[in-house]
Amino acid sequence: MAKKRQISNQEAKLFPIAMPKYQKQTRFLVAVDCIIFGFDGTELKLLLVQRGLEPEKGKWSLIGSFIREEEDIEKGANRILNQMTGLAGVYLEQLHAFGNPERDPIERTISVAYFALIDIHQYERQLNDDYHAEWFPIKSAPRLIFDHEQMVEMAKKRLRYKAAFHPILFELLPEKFTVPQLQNLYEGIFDTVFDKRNFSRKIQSTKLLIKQKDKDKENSKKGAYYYKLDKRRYAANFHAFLNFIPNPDNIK
Amino acid sequence: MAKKRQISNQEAKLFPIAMPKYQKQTRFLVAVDCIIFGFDGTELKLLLVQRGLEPEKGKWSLIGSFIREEEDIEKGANRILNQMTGLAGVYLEQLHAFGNPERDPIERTISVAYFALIDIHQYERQLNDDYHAEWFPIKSAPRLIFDHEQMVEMAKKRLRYKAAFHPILFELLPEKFTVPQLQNLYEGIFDTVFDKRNFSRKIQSTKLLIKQKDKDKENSKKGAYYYKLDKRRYAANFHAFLNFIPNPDNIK
DNA sequence: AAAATAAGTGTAAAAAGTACATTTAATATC
DNA sequence: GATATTAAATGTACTTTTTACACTTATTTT
Repeated sequence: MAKKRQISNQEAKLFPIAMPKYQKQTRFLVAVDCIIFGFDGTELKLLLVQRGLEPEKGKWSLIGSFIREEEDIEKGANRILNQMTGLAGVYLEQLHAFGNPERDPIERTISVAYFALIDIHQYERQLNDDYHAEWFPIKSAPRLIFDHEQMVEMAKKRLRYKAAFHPILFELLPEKFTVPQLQNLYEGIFDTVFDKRNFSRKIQSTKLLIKQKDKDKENSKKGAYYYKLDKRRYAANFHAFLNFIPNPDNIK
Repeated sequence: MAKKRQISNQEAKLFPIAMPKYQKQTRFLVAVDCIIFGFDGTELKLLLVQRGLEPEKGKWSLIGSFIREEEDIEKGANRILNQMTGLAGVYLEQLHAFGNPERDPIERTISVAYFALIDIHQYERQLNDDYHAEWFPIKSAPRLIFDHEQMVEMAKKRLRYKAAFHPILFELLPEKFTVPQLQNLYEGIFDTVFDKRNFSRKIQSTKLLIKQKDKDKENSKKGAYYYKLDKRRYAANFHAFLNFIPNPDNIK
Protein backbone atom coordinates (compact mmCIF):
# COMPACT_ATOMS: atom_id res chain seq x y z
CA MET A 1 0.00 0.00 0.00
CA ALA A 2 3.07 2.31 -0.10
CA LYS A 3 2.41 5.41 -2.10
CA LYS A 4 4.64 8.18 -3.39
CA ARG A 5 2.13 11.00 -3.45
CA GLN A 6 -1.51 11.52 -2.88
CA ILE A 7 -3.98 11.08 -5.68
CA SER A 8 -7.05 13.26 -5.60
CA ASN A 9 -10.49 11.86 -6.19
CA GLN A 10 -10.61 13.67 -9.49
CA GLU A 11 -7.37 12.09 -10.65
CA ALA A 12 -8.57 8.76 -9.41
CA LYS A 13 -11.60 9.07 -11.65
CA LEU A 14 -9.44 9.73 -14.64
CA PHE A 15 -7.03 6.89 -13.91
CA PRO A 16 -9.08 4.32 -12.08
CA ILE A 17 -6.43 1.63 -12.31
CA ALA A 18 -3.88 3.69 -10.40
CA MET A 19 -6.18 4.57 -7.54
CA PRO A 20 -5.43 2.81 -4.27
CA LYS A 21 -8.59 1.98 -2.35
CA TYR A 22 -9.61 0.75 1.06
CA GLN A 23 -10.29 -2.60 -0.56
CA LYS A 24 -12.06 -4.66 2.03
CA GLN A 25 -14.54 -2.18 3.39
CA THR A 26 -18.26 -2.14 2.72
CA ARG A 27 -19.71 0.91 1.02
CA PHE A 28 -23.12 2.35 1.85
CA LEU A 29 -25.79 4.48 0.35
CA VAL A 30 -25.87 7.87 2.00
CA ALA A 31 -28.95 10.05 1.91
CA VAL A 32 -30.11 13.38 3.27
CA ASP A 33 -33.52 13.90 4.84
CA CYS A 34 -34.84 17.35 5.67
CA ILE A 35 -37.19 18.24 8.50
CA ILE A 36 -38.73 21.48 7.22
CA PHE A 37 -40.54 23.61 9.76
CA GLY A 38 -42.91 26.44 9.00
CA PHE A 39 -45.18 28.66 11.09
CA ASP A 40 -48.50 29.94 9.79
CA GLY A 41 -49.13 32.47 12.55
CA THR A 42 -50.97 29.97 14.68
CA GLU A 43 -49.15 26.67 14.76
CA LEU A 44 -45.93 24.93 13.82
CA LYS A 45 -46.08 22.95 10.59
CA LEU A 46 -44.06 20.32 8.85
CA LEU A 47 -43.49 20.01 5.10
CA LEU A 48 -43.98 16.50 3.73
CA VAL A 49 -44.07 14.83 0.33
CA GLN A 50 -45.50 11.61 -0.93
CA ARG A 51 -42.68 9.23 -1.61
CA GLY A 52 -42.13 8.64 -5.31
CA LEU A 53 -40.39 5.28 -5.31
CA GLU A 54 -40.72 1.87 -3.76
CA PRO A 55 -40.74 0.80 -1.04
CA GLU A 56 -43.50 2.75 0.68
CA LYS A 57 -44.38 4.57 -2.55
CA GLY A 58 -47.21 7.04 -1.97
CA LYS A 59 -46.71 7.18 1.78
CA TRP A 60 -45.78 10.44 3.47
CA SER A 61 -42.14 11.14 3.90
CA LEU A 62 -39.63 13.85 4.71
CA ILE A 63 -37.99 15.50 1.76
CA GLY A 64 -34.89 13.49 1.01
CA SER A 65 -32.68 11.84 -1.54
CA PHE A 66 -29.29 10.25 -2.07
CA ILE A 67 -25.98 12.04 -1.91
CA ARG A 68 -24.13 12.15 -5.21
CA GLU A 69 -20.67 10.93 -5.95
CA GLU A 70 -18.75 14.20 -5.68
CA GLU A 71 -21.14 16.16 -3.52
CA ASP A 72 -20.52 17.53 -0.05
CA ILE A 73 -23.30 16.55 2.38
CA GLU A 74 -24.36 20.11 3.16
CA LYS A 75 -24.34 21.01 -0.53
CA GLY A 76 -26.36 17.86 -1.19
CA ALA A 77 -28.89 18.90 1.43
CA ASN A 78 -29.30 22.27 -0.27
CA ARG A 79 -29.59 20.67 -3.70
CA ILE A 80 -32.21 18.20 -2.56
CA LEU A 81 -34.16 20.91 -0.78
CA ASN A 82 -34.07 23.06 -3.88
CA GLN A 83 -34.95 20.27 -6.33
CA MET A 84 -37.83 18.94 -4.29
CA THR A 85 -39.33 22.20 -3.06
CA GLY A 86 -37.76 25.10 -4.94
CA LEU A 87 -36.45 26.47 -1.65
CA ALA A 88 -33.07 28.18 -1.61
CA GLY A 89 -31.13 30.25 0.90
CA VAL A 90 -33.09 29.04 3.90
CA TYR A 91 -31.84 28.24 7.37
CA LEU A 92 -30.47 24.70 7.30
CA GLU A 93 -28.60 22.90 10.03
CA GLN A 94 -27.31 19.37 10.38
CA LEU A 95 -29.28 17.44 12.97
CA HIS A 96 -27.91 13.90 13.25
CA ALA A 97 -26.75 10.94 11.22
CA PHE A 98 -29.16 8.00 11.40
CA GLY A 99 -27.64 4.64 10.68
CA ASN A 100 -29.76 1.78 11.90
CA PRO A 101 -28.98 -1.01 9.41
CA GLU A 102 -32.69 -1.82 9.13
CA ARG A 103 -33.97 1.69 8.62
CA ASP A 104 -34.51 1.23 4.87
CA PRO A 105 -35.65 -2.31 4.11
CA ILE A 106 -34.43 -2.26 0.49
CA GLU A 107 -30.82 -1.54 1.20
CA ARG A 108 -28.92 -0.18 4.12
CA THR A 109 -28.86 3.60 3.83
CA ILE A 110 -27.24 6.02 6.21
CA SER A 111 -29.22 9.22 6.37
CA VAL A 112 -27.90 12.56 7.50
CA ALA A 113 -30.86 14.57 8.70
CA TYR A 114 -31.00 18.35 8.40
CA PHE A 115 -33.62 20.70 9.73
CA ALA A 116 -34.78 23.79 7.91
CA LEU A 117 -36.79 26.83 9.05
CA ILE A 118 -38.76 28.80 6.54
CA ASP A 119 -41.32 31.54 6.27
CA ILE A 120 -44.31 29.48 5.25
CA HIS A 121 -46.16 32.25 3.44
CA GLN A 122 -43.32 32.98 1.08
CA TYR A 123 -43.61 29.55 -0.48
CA GLU A 124 -47.10 28.27 0.18
CA ARG A 125 -48.37 28.37 -3.40
CA GLN A 126 -45.22 27.21 -5.08
CA LEU A 127 -44.88 24.21 -2.81
CA ASN A 128 -48.37 22.94 -3.38
CA ASP A 129 -48.63 23.67 -7.09
CA ASP A 130 -45.20 22.82 -8.42
CA TYR A 131 -43.91 20.24 -5.99
CA HIS A 132 -46.91 18.52 -4.44
CA ALA A 133 -45.41 19.09 -1.06
CA GLU A 134 -47.88 19.63 1.76
CA TRP A 135 -47.81 21.37 5.11
CA PHE A 136 -49.14 19.46 8.10
CA PRO A 137 -49.70 20.82 11.59
CA ILE A 138 -46.98 19.16 13.58
CA LYS A 139 -49.52 17.86 16.05
CA SER A 140 -51.58 16.07 13.42
CA ALA A 141 -49.02 14.92 10.88
CA PRO A 142 -49.58 11.56 9.21
CA ARG A 143 -47.47 8.50 9.89
CA LEU A 144 -44.13 8.71 8.16
CA ILE A 145 -41.99 6.08 6.51
CA PHE A 146 -38.87 4.47 7.94
CA ASP A 147 -37.47 6.32 10.95
CA HIS A 148 -38.70 9.72 9.81
CA GLU A 149 -40.91 10.22 12.86
CA GLN A 150 -37.90 9.70 15.07
CA MET A 151 -36.07 12.33 13.04
CA VAL A 152 -38.94 14.78 13.47
CA GLU A 153 -38.98 14.19 17.22
CA MET A 154 -35.29 14.90 17.48
CA ALA A 155 -35.63 17.99 15.31
CA LYS A 156 -38.42 19.32 17.53
CA LYS A 157 -36.24 18.93 20.59
CA ARG A 158 -33.32 20.58 18.89
CA LEU A 159 -35.50 23.46 17.78
CA ARG A 160 -36.79 24.02 21.31
CA TYR A 161 -33.33 23.81 22.70
CA LYS A 162 -31.89 26.34 20.30
CA ALA A 163 -34.88 28.64 20.55
CA ALA A 164 -34.46 28.82 24.30
CA PHE A 165 -31.14 30.59 23.93
CA HIS A 166 -30.81 31.93 20.43
CA PRO A 167 -33.09 34.11 18.29
CA ILE A 168 -33.56 31.32 15.79
CA LEU A 169 -37.36 31.49 15.56
CA PHE A 170 -37.25 34.68 13.54
CA GLU A 171 -36.35 32.42 10.62
CA LEU A 172 -39.93 31.20 10.70
CA LEU A 173 -41.52 34.64 10.51
CA PRO A 174 -42.18 36.93 7.55
CA GLU A 175 -40.23 40.15 7.16
CA LYS A 176 -42.86 42.10 9.07
CA PHE A 177 -44.47 40.57 12.11
CA THR A 178 -46.12 41.64 15.35
CA VAL A 179 -45.14 40.98 18.94
CA PRO A 180 -48.33 38.96 19.60
CA GLN A 181 -47.44 36.78 16.58
CA LEU A 182 -43.97 36.25 17.95
CA GLN A 183 -45.37 35.35 21.33
CA ASN A 184 -47.75 32.88 19.68
CA LEU A 185 -44.79 31.23 18.04
CA TYR A 186 -42.83 30.90 21.28
CA GLU A 187 -45.89 29.63 23.08
CA GLY A 188 -46.45 27.07 20.38
CA ILE A 189 -42.88 25.85 20.40
CA PHE A 190 -42.72 25.59 24.18
CA ASP A 191 -46.29 24.51 24.60
CA THR A 192 -46.95 26.99 27.36
CA VAL A 193 -48.20 30.54 27.89
CA PHE A 194 -46.16 33.57 28.80
CA ASP A 195 -47.23 36.75 30.49
CA LYS A 196 -47.72 39.38 27.76
CA ARG A 197 -45.97 42.14 29.65
CA ASN A 198 -42.95 40.10 30.62
CA PHE A 199 -42.61 38.58 27.17
CA SER A 200 -42.77 41.93 25.47
CA ARG A 201 -40.23 43.43 27.85
CA LYS A 202 -37.82 40.58 27.31
CA ILE A 203 -38.08 40.71 23.53
CA GLN A 204 -37.67 44.47 23.47
CA SER A 205 -34.63 44.24 25.71
CA THR A 206 -32.79 42.26 23.03
CA LYS A 207 -33.00 45.33 20.76
CA LEU A 208 -33.44 43.01 17.80
CA LEU A 209 -36.75 44.55 16.77
CA ILE A 210 -37.38 47.73 14.81
CA LYS A 211 -40.87 49.15 15.22
CA GLN A 212 -42.71 49.99 12.01
CA LYS A 213 -45.34 52.68 11.56
CA ASP A 214 -48.05 50.43 10.21
CA LYS A 215 -50.18 47.91 12.02
CA ASP A 216 -51.50 44.46 11.40
CA LYS A 217 -55.28 44.80 11.46
CA GLU A 218 -56.12 41.21 10.62
CA ASN A 219 -56.01 39.82 14.10
CA SER A 220 -57.55 42.57 16.20
CA LYS A 221 -59.60 45.70 15.98
CA LYS A 222 -57.00 47.85 17.61
CA GLY A 223 -54.25 46.44 15.44
CA ALA A 224 -50.75 45.47 16.50
CA TYR A 225 -47.66 47.32 15.37
CA TYR A 226 -45.47 45.56 12.88
CA TYR A 227 -41.81 45.05 13.63
CA LYS A 228 -38.88 44.12 11.47
CA LEU A 229 -35.80 42.26 12.53
CA ASP A 230 -32.67 44.38 12.87
CA LYS A 231 -30.57 42.26 10.54
CA ARG A 232 -27.22 43.71 11.65
CA ARG A 233 -27.89 43.00 15.30
CA TYR A 234 -29.42 39.65 14.46
CA ALA A 235 -26.30 38.51 12.64
CA ALA A 236 -24.12 39.78 15.48
CA ASN A 237 -26.23 38.23 18.23
CA PHE A 238 -27.23 34.98 16.67
CA HIS A 239 -24.81 32.95 18.71
CA ALA A 240 -25.13 35.05 21.84
CA PHE A 241 -27.24 33.74 24.67
CA LEU A 242 -30.35 35.78 24.91
CA ASN A 243 -32.11 33.64 27.47
CA PHE A 244 -35.45 33.91 25.80
CA ILE A 245 -36.99 31.35 28.02
CA PRO A 246 -36.78 31.97 31.76
CA ASN A 247 -36.77 28.37 32.92
CA PRO A 248 -35.96 26.22 29.94
CA ASP A 249 -36.30 23.01 31.85
CA ASN A 250 -38.22 20.05 30.46
CA ILE A 251 -36.71 20.60 27.07
CA LYS A 252 -34.55 17.59 26.70
CA MET B 1 -39.91 -2.06 -8.84
CA ALA B 2 -43.28 -3.23 -7.47
CA LYS B 3 -42.90 -5.38 -4.41
CA LYS B 4 -45.35 -7.55 -2.46
CA ARG B 5 -43.73 -7.36 0.95
CA GLN B 6 -40.64 -5.95 2.48
CA ILE B 7 -37.46 -7.95 2.57
CA SER B 8 -35.22 -7.39 5.54
CA ASN B 9 -31.52 -6.87 5.13
CA GLN B 10 -30.92 -10.26 6.72
CA GLU B 11 -33.17 -11.99 4.24
CA ALA B 12 -31.53 -10.05 1.47
CA LYS B 13 -28.18 -11.43 2.50
CA LEU B 14 -29.51 -14.97 2.35
CA PHE B 15 -31.17 -14.48 -1.02
CA PRO B 16 -29.09 -11.88 -2.78
CA ILE B 17 -30.75 -12.42 -6.15
CA ALA B 18 -34.17 -11.47 -4.82
CA MET B 19 -33.07 -8.24 -3.18
CA PRO B 20 -34.23 -5.09 -4.95
CA LYS B 21 -31.69 -2.28 -4.74
CA TYR B 22 -31.45 1.43 -5.43
CA GLN B 23 -29.47 0.56 -8.53
CA LYS B 24 -28.10 3.81 -9.82
CA GLN B 25 -26.82 5.41 -6.64
CA THR B 26 -23.21 5.72 -5.59
CA ARG B 27 -22.15 4.01 -2.39
CA PHE B 28 -19.63 5.46 0.03
CA LEU B 29 -17.27 4.39 2.72
CA VAL B 30 -18.53 5.46 6.12
CA ALA B 31 -16.22 5.83 9.06
CA VAL B 32 -16.40 6.91 12.69
CA ASP B 33 -13.84 9.21 14.29
CA CYS B 34 -13.75 9.81 18.03
CA ILE B 35 -12.64 12.97 19.78
CA ILE B 36 -11.68 11.65 23.20
CA PHE B 37 -11.29 14.21 25.97
CA GLY B 38 -9.60 13.66 29.30
CA PHE B 39 -8.67 15.91 32.23
CA ASP B 40 -5.56 15.35 34.31
CA GLY B 41 -6.43 17.74 37.13
CA THR B 42 -4.73 20.65 35.43
CA GLU B 43 -5.59 20.76 31.76
CA LEU B 44 -7.83 19.28 29.10
CA LYS B 45 -6.26 16.55 27.00
CA LEU B 46 -6.94 14.76 23.76
CA LEU B 47 -6.28 11.10 23.02
CA LEU B 48 -4.54 10.45 19.70
CA VAL B 49 -3.03 7.50 17.88
CA GLN B 50 -0.52 7.15 15.12
CA ARG B 51 -2.32 6.14 11.98
CA GLY B 52 -1.61 2.55 10.98
CA LEU B 53 -2.37 2.62 7.28
CA GLU B 54 -1.63 4.69 4.21
CA PRO B 55 -2.11 7.45 3.42
CA GLU B 56 -0.57 9.50 6.22
CA LYS B 57 0.70 6.37 7.96
CA GLY B 58 2.51 7.28 11.16
CA LYS B 59 0.92 10.72 11.44
CA TRP B 60 -1.25 11.60 14.42
CA SER B 61 -4.92 10.96 14.07
CA LEU B 62 -8.15 10.68 15.99
CA ILE B 63 -9.25 7.17 16.87
CA GLY B 64 -11.38 5.99 14.01
CA SER B 65 -12.25 3.22 11.59
CA PHE B 66 -14.80 2.09 9.06
CA ILE B 67 -18.36 1.10 9.83
CA ARG B 68 -19.15 -2.53 9.15
CA GLU B 69 -21.80 -3.92 6.91
CA GLU B 70 -24.49 -4.66 9.50
CA GLU B 71 -23.42 -2.30 12.24
CA ASP B 72 -25.34 0.65 13.62
CA ILE B 73 -23.22 3.82 13.67
CA GLU B 74 -23.38 4.28 17.43
CA LYS B 75 -22.55 0.62 17.99
CA GLY B 76 -19.70 0.99 15.53
CA ALA B 77 -18.39 3.98 17.45
CA ASN B 78 -18.39 1.94 20.64
CA ARG B 79 -16.70 -1.01 18.95
CA ILE B 80 -13.98 1.15 17.42
CA LEU B 81 -13.40 2.91 20.72
CA ASN B 82 -13.11 -0.40 22.48
CA GLN B 83 -10.89 -2.08 19.90
CA MET B 84 -8.48 0.82 19.63
CA THR B 85 -8.30 1.89 23.26
CA GLY B 86 -9.93 -0.76 25.43
CA LEU B 87 -12.44 1.82 26.61
CA ALA B 88 -16.00 0.72 27.30
CA GLY B 89 -19.05 2.26 28.89
CA VAL B 90 -17.82 5.83 28.53
CA TYR B 91 -19.78 8.95 27.68
CA LEU B 92 -20.13 9.07 23.91
CA GLU B 93 -22.19 11.48 21.86
CA GLN B 94 -22.57 12.04 18.15
CA LEU B 95 -21.03 15.32 17.07
CA HIS B 96 -21.45 15.76 13.32
CA ALA B 97 -21.18 14.00 9.99
CA PHE B 98 -18.26 15.26 7.90
CA GLY B 99 -18.59 14.68 4.19
CA ASN B 100 -16.25 16.85 2.16
CA PRO B 101 -15.55 14.68 -0.92
CA GLU B 102 -11.83 15.47 -0.65
CA ARG B 103 -11.38 14.81 3.03
CA ASP B 104 -9.69 11.43 2.49
CA PRO B 105 -7.54 11.53 -0.65
CA ILE B 106 -7.62 7.77 -1.22
CA GLU B 107 -11.34 7.38 -1.51
CA ARG B 108 -14.27 9.48 -0.53
CA THR B 109 -15.22 8.63 3.03
CA ILE B 110 -18.02 10.12 5.05
CA SER B 111 -17.07 10.28 8.69
CA VAL B 112 -19.47 10.50 11.58
CA ALA B 113 -17.59 12.10 14.46
CA TYR B 114 -18.34 11.26 18.10
CA PHE B 115 -16.91 12.85 21.19
CA ALA B 116 -16.09 10.92 24.33
CA LEU B 117 -15.36 12.06 27.88
CA ILE B 118 -13.30 9.85 30.15
CA ASP B 119 -11.56 9.85 33.48
CA ILE B 120 -7.99 9.98 32.31
CA HIS B 121 -6.45 8.29 35.36
CA GLN B 122 -8.55 5.21 35.02
CA TYR B 123 -6.95 4.33 31.72
CA GLU B 124 -3.60 6.07 31.56
CA ARG B 125 -1.42 2.98 31.75
CA GLN B 126 -3.53 0.74 29.62
CA LEU B 127 -3.76 3.26 26.81
CA ASN B 128 -0.03 3.81 26.55
CA ASP B 129 1.09 0.23 27.04
CA ASP B 130 -1.47 -1.78 25.14
CA TYR B 131 -2.70 0.59 22.49
CA HIS B 132 0.05 3.13 21.85
CA ALA B 133 -2.48 5.87 22.21
CA GLU B 134 -1.18 9.09 23.68
CA TRP B 135 -2.65 12.01 25.56
CA PHE B 136 -1.82 15.50 24.35
CA PRO B 137 -2.67 18.76 26.09
CA ILE B 138 -5.33 20.22 23.87
CA LYS B 139 -3.38 23.43 23.55
CA SER B 140 -0.27 21.72 22.25
CA ALA B 141 -1.57 18.81 20.21
CA PRO B 142 0.28 17.88 17.04
CA ARG B 143 -1.08 18.46 13.56
CA LEU B 144 -3.70 15.92 12.65
CA ILE B 145 -4.52 14.20 9.39
CA PHE B 146 -7.38 15.00 7.06
CA ASP B 147 -10.03 17.23 8.66
CA HIS B 148 -9.45 15.94 12.17
CA GLU B 149 -8.43 19.34 13.53
CA GLN B 150 -11.71 20.75 12.34
CA MET B 151 -13.47 17.92 14.17
CA VAL B 152 -11.59 18.70 17.36
CA GLU B 153 -12.50 22.38 17.10
CA MET B 154 -16.15 21.55 16.73
CA ALA B 155 -15.99 19.10 19.62
CA LYS B 156 -14.42 21.73 21.88
CA LYS B 157 -17.22 24.15 21.09
CA ARG B 158 -19.84 21.49 21.69
CA LEU B 159 -18.24 20.56 24.99
CA ARG B 160 -18.23 24.17 26.18
CA TYR B 161 -21.78 24.63 25.06
CA LYS B 162 -23.04 21.56 26.87
CA ALA B 163 -20.96 22.22 29.96
CA ALA B 164 -22.51 25.65 30.30
CA PHE B 165 -25.90 24.12 31.01
CA HIS B 166 -25.51 20.49 31.92
CA PRO B 167 -23.35 18.72 34.49
CA ILE B 168 -21.44 16.92 31.78
CA LEU B 169 -17.92 17.66 33.02
CA PHE B 170 -18.24 15.19 35.88
CA GLU B 171 -17.62 12.53 33.24
CA LEU B 172 -14.03 13.74 33.10
CA LEU B 173 -13.40 13.46 36.84
CA PRO B 174 -12.48 10.46 38.96
CA GLU B 175 -14.98 9.06 41.45
CA LYS B 176 -13.63 11.26 44.22
CA PHE B 177 -12.68 14.83 43.46
CA THR B 178 -12.41 18.17 45.25
CA VAL B 179 -14.23 21.42 44.61
CA PRO B 180 -10.98 23.22 43.66
CA GLN B 181 -10.31 20.46 41.10
CA LEU B 182 -13.78 20.91 39.69
CA GLN B 183 -13.26 24.65 39.51
CA ASN B 184 -9.95 24.12 37.71
CA LEU B 185 -11.75 22.04 35.14
CA TYR B 186 -14.44 24.63 34.52
CA GLU B 187 -11.85 27.38 34.34
CA GLY B 188 -9.84 25.36 31.85
CA ILE B 189 -12.82 24.63 29.64
CA PHE B 190 -14.03 28.21 29.64
CA ASP B 191 -10.59 29.75 29.70
CA THR B 192 -11.47 32.15 32.47
CA VAL B 193 -11.41 32.42 36.26
CA PHE B 194 -14.35 32.26 38.62
CA ASP B 195 -14.72 33.62 42.12
CA LYS B 196 -14.11 30.75 44.55
CA ARG B 197 -17.01 31.60 46.82
CA ASN B 198 -19.53 32.06 44.05
CA PHE B 199 -18.40 28.93 42.23
CA SER B 200 -18.60 26.81 45.34
CA ARG B 201 -22.04 28.14 46.22
CA LYS B 202 -23.36 27.46 42.74
CA ILE B 203 -22.01 23.93 42.64
CA GLN B 204 -23.33 23.15 46.11
CA SER B 205 -26.75 24.51 45.19
CA THR B 206 -27.13 21.78 42.54
CA LYS B 207 -27.03 19.21 45.35
CA LEU B 208 -25.15 16.89 43.03
CA LEU B 209 -22.19 16.54 45.38
CA ILE B 210 -21.83 14.33 48.44
CA LYS B 211 -19.12 15.42 50.84
CA GLN B 212 -16.67 12.73 51.93
CA LYS B 213 -14.83 12.56 55.23
CA ASP B 214 -11.34 12.38 53.77
CA LYS B 215 -9.29 15.07 52.14
CA ASP B 216 -7.00 15.39 49.20
CA LYS B 217 -3.64 16.42 50.64
CA GLU B 218 -1.69 16.42 47.41
CA ASN B 219 -2.47 19.90 46.30
CA SER B 220 -2.43 21.89 49.51
CA LYS B 221 -1.26 21.81 53.08
CA LYS B 222 -4.69 22.27 54.50
CA GLY B 223 -6.18 19.67 52.22
CA ALA B 224 -9.49 19.86 50.35
CA TYR B 225 -12.45 17.67 51.12
CA TYR B 226 -13.28 15.01 48.60
CA TYR B 227 -16.73 14.83 47.10
CA LYS B 228 -18.53 12.14 45.18
CA LEU B 229 -21.21 12.64 42.59
CA ASP B 230 -24.72 11.80 43.72
CA LYS B 231 -25.42 9.37 40.89
CA ARG B 232 -29.17 9.32 41.41
CA ARG B 233 -29.50 13.05 41.22
CA TYR B 234 -26.98 13.20 38.40
CA ALA B 235 -29.02 10.83 36.26
CA ALA B 236 -32.20 12.73 37.06
CA ASN B 237 -30.71 16.17 36.42
CA PHE B 238 -28.47 15.50 33.50
CA HIS B 239 -30.79 17.12 31.01
CA ALA B 240 -31.95 19.83 33.35
CA PHE B 241 -30.53 23.30 32.93
CA LEU B 242 -28.27 24.02 35.83
CA ASN B 243 -26.85 27.27 34.53
CA PHE B 244 -23.34 26.52 35.60
CA ILE B 245 -21.90 29.42 33.81
CA PRO B 246 -23.20 32.87 34.71
CA ASN B 247 -22.72 34.57 31.35
CA PRO B 248 -22.19 31.85 28.80
CA ASP B 249 -21.57 34.26 25.99
CA ASN B 250 -18.61 33.92 23.67
CA ILE B 251 -19.15 30.20 23.46
CA LYS B 252 -20.23 29.74 19.92
C1' DA C 1 7.50 29.13 66.96
C1' DA C 2 6.75 31.53 62.67
C1' DA C 3 5.87 31.62 57.86
C1' DA C 4 3.68 29.91 53.94
C1' DT C 5 -0.02 27.92 51.39
C1' DA C 6 -4.41 26.94 49.61
C1' DA C 7 -9.23 25.83 51.56
C1' DG C 8 -13.27 27.42 53.30
C1' DT C 9 -16.80 30.73 54.28
C1' DG C 10 -20.77 35.46 54.57
C1' DT C 11 -22.86 39.64 53.31
C1' DA C 12 -24.54 43.56 50.91
C1' DA C 13 -25.71 45.62 46.48
C1' DA C 14 -27.28 45.00 41.68
C1' DA C 15 -29.70 42.67 38.19
C1' DA C 16 -33.07 39.63 36.52
C1' DG C 17 -37.25 37.40 36.88
C1' DT C 18 -42.04 37.12 38.37
C1' DA C 19 -46.81 38.26 39.37
C1' DC C 20 -50.42 41.02 38.48
C1' DA C 21 -54.71 44.95 36.28
C1' DT C 22 -55.94 48.94 33.80
C1' DT C 23 -56.12 51.87 29.78
C1' DT C 24 -56.33 52.36 24.77
C1' DA C 25 -57.51 52.09 19.83
C1' DA C 26 -60.37 50.44 16.61
C1' DT C 27 -64.36 47.92 14.89
C1' DA C 28 -69.01 45.92 15.34
C1' DT C 29 -73.60 46.30 17.06
C1' DC C 30 -77.69 48.26 18.41
C1' DG D 1 -73.96 57.94 16.93
C1' DA D 2 -73.70 55.82 21.42
C1' DT D 3 -72.36 51.41 23.38
C1' DA D 4 -70.23 46.99 23.50
C1' DT D 5 -66.51 44.20 22.13
C1' DT D 6 -61.91 42.89 21.23
C1' DA D 7 -57.10 42.42 21.61
C1' DA D 8 -52.91 45.61 22.23
C1' DA D 9 -50.11 48.18 25.10
C1' DT D 10 -48.10 49.41 29.28
C1' DG D 11 -45.87 49.94 34.96
C1' DT D 12 -44.78 48.60 39.53
C1' DA D 13 -43.74 46.07 43.64
C1' DC D 14 -41.80 41.82 45.14
C1' DT D 15 -38.75 37.77 44.94
C1' DT D 16 -34.83 35.38 43.38
C1' DT D 17 -30.40 35.17 41.41
C1' DT D 18 -26.08 36.99 40.50
C1' DT D 19 -22.21 39.59 41.58
C1' DA D 20 -18.36 41.73 44.08
C1' DC D 21 -15.44 41.43 47.65
C1' DA D 22 -11.68 39.80 52.33
C1' DC D 23 -10.72 37.36 56.28
C1' DT D 24 -10.07 33.00 59.02
C1' DT D 25 -8.57 28.19 59.22
C1' DA D 26 -5.95 23.88 58.90
C1' DT D 27 -1.80 22.07 57.90
C1' DT D 28 3.05 21.72 56.46
C1' DT D 29 7.61 23.72 55.98
C1' DT D 30 11.33 26.29 57.73
